[in-house]
Amino acid sequence: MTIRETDKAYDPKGIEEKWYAWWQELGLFHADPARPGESYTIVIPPPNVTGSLHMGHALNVTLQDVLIRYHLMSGRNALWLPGTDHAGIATQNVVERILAKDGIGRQDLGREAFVERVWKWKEESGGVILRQLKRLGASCDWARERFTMDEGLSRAVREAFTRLYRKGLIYRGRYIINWCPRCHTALSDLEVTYEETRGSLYYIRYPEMSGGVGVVVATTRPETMLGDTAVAVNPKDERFHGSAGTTLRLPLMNRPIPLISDEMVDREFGTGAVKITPAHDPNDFEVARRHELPSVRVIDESGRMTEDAGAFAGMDRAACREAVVAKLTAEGLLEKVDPYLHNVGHCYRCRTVVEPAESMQWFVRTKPLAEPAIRAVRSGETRIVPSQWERTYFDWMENIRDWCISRQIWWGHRIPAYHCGDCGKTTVEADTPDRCAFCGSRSLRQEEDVLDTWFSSALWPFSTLGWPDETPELARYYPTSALVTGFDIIFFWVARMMMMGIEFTGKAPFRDVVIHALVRDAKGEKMSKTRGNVIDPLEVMDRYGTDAFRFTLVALAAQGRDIRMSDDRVEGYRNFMNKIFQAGRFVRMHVDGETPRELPGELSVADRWILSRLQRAAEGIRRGIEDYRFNDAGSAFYQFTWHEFCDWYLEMIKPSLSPEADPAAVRNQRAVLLHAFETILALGHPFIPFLTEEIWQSLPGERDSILRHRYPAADTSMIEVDVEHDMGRLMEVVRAVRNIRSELNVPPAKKVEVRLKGREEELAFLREHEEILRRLARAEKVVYKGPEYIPVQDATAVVNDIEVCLPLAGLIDFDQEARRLRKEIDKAQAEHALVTAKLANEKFVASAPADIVEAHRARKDSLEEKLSKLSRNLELVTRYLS
RNA sequence: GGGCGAUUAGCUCAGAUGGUUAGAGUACCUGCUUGACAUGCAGGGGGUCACUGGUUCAAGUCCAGUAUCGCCCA
Repeated sequence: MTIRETDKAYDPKGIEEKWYAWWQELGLFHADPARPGESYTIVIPPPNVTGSLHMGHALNVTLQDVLIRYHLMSGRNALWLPGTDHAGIATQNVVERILAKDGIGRQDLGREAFVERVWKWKEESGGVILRQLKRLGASCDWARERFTMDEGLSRAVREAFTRLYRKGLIYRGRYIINWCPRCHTALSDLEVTYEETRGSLYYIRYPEMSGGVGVVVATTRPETMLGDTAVAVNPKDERFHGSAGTTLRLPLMNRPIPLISDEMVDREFGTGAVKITPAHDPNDFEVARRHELPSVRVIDESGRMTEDAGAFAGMDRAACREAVVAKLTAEGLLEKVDPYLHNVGHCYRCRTVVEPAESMQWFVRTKPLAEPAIRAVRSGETRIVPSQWERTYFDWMENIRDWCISRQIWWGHRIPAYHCGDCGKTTVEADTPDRCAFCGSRSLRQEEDVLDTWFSSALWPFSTLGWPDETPELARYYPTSALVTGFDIIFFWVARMMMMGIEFTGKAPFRDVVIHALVRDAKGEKMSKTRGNVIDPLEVMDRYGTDAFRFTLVALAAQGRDIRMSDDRVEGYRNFMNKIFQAGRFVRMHVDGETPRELPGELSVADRWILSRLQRAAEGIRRGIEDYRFNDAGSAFYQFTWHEFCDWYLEMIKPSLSPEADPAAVRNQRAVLLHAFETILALGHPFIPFLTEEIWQSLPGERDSILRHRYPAADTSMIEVDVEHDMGRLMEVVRAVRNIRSELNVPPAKKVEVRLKGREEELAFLREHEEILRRLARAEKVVYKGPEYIPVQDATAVVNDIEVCLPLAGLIDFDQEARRLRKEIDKAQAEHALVTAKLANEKFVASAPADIVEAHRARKDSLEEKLSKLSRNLELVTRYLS
């Protein structure tokens, strides 16, 4: 037996590792394409190899694990493919920082040695997060773990690159890209985050070469003026009518530049005249192309001023800004400086201000790839859940811009392009060519740049399954069933996988894309290291157990809403774990190896009731999971397990489990108890795998892992509406008695007599199951009274057509009872007024569906009945008022 | 500037396709060592569903607008 019977409360310590190891030993997570069953596939969003588990991963992984375990138990051939992403810039940064501690720069090592050093780091310290995923219980097929830089995936990258290049979907050229002067690389548009920054708008006068006053331009970046090659105004701007063509003198550099006119200029901005710096601004770059202006690069790759910056050469760009402003002021050319709030792009990896710069880069031509990706979602081949995200997807896809995929770093997939030393042409080959495809020369030099990490991630759903080879895995598990991810990488990742998946396999990579929310702190703020409000999932698991933590995430994972994580919530669900554990102890006390695990032929009314409710719970949970409404599934499980099974059912059946009960009945009762509880455990397994396995294994009988147990499907033939209705009424009567007892301060231990007044046919069910009622209401005896009974000196309540009377002569406080009855009457009257008003409305009666109208009528009748009984009883009580 | 989302009990949130009395959890109040469980049991109080107008027999739910907050894109 695995559970120490002396434990009072559930303590998850120790048991989680044990079961995880066992599951792996049994190979439960290993997917075999040869095995039968409809396939169900999820590829994990590969975390950065440098990463460690945060709340976002925890939520993401928990939801996927729920899906995988549910589908495994449902008989599917389920594969959850794990792995990590080489995170080019981030990983390179990590290793560079380590080297820097010893005063070593990567240039000192050279490319080859540096890359070797990164691999070494990866082997030693990378993938911490994968161990943490195991801690969470992730049922990944670890035998299939992949890494975006491993041999197979690297081959896929080269193959994909080559195919795209040959189709003309990859090209190389000089364009303005975002450059991070700290990471020393180009970035894609997505890798730049804009932050609102307080800056200044500088108004600088550019005099005419001929000595005229010239024009004043406004700029937020005065240092770039050193690279200006024109000033532009809008042709429709009357203020500058006829001035185009004038030659201006670029201050500080004193070189002549033309005043040109171009539609692009925003007349509202600044003075209406803008400086044109083709090498450092994307718009200016376009203008320069149209007007055939030269381009002067004044800021270098490290953010320092180049030789072309004249007197400012060698200065840092920030220092240069100050120097330029000072010099302009001295020359009297700085007209004014206004405070200005604007968005400044920062590198998403290191937060350095990015520098738009013209350079030679590789790009993916995205438009042709985006079109089929849009169609796949429009046609429903891929569904985005919740569907509101479709719009975000479409907006981005429809306005997509070419994707800069080259990076000037060392850690990554080196671009499979080879430049010829003789003819200068570029050969692109997946397998290293030994001669130039154009001139046959052997003088080939491989491209220095590596690819954007997201390029390899974009291939993840099929490269991990063996593409470009036609493997059994690819045939069996692709396209995948669901992709579960956060909205923050819809563009970075989801959109690109859609494009590449369709391009290379002809099929969209996912049936469903499930977008979940962000995990925030208790105050609703985004967790961040700088804010210092990060809650460490590992610490939460240490304190409350993994299951409690997982269940919290599931319970809070409502579609389209962020999750606020707090200890209070986890504690609440920790208590729920303990509740299940205690129920397990109870079950274990009453069942043994002899207890049949099948349902007996004869069922008590309590059994029929709980089994009926159980089918509904199972259906609710199934629907919740299938519709990705995880919180609905979680609360259906919680509600049923705690409030129906534990609170009512277990209390109802205690007598029929006692040694005094008939042995045959006890045997039957045990069987139903065991069956129902096993079903609960199986239903809960996808959410709380450790606890359910722990209890499962502690129950009598030979047991395989609960994960191999069939997921319970609702058996609608066991749903009995009549039994639910009758039991519902019995429970109402119990509540009524408890309410009276509590409100009138009858000591809980005090046994009372309960009188039930009503017509015989209404009382029959209660009479038949009086034992349940007596026990739950703590009644000494139950007496049945006909409609003629007058409850003098009784406390009373009305349940449908039955009056519940507690003869409390000598005990009863009549003032209190009168107050209690008045409260009931007020409530009933308020509702009666509403219902009556509705029924009085002819249009309602005429146009509402018949069943609705009928329900209102019935409600009105029963309220009137209730009111008359309550009023009469109030009258009776009033006689005794002091 | 464009778009998306949110606003429901003290707090955190559920409330497909409009339809009887708007639900949980938590917190709060009262009573209880009930032989599974005080990480518990029983009972209770607490809501002008942000605001204004509209559609409808009927609106928390649909439409329009306003306010506040948050996010994305430019």
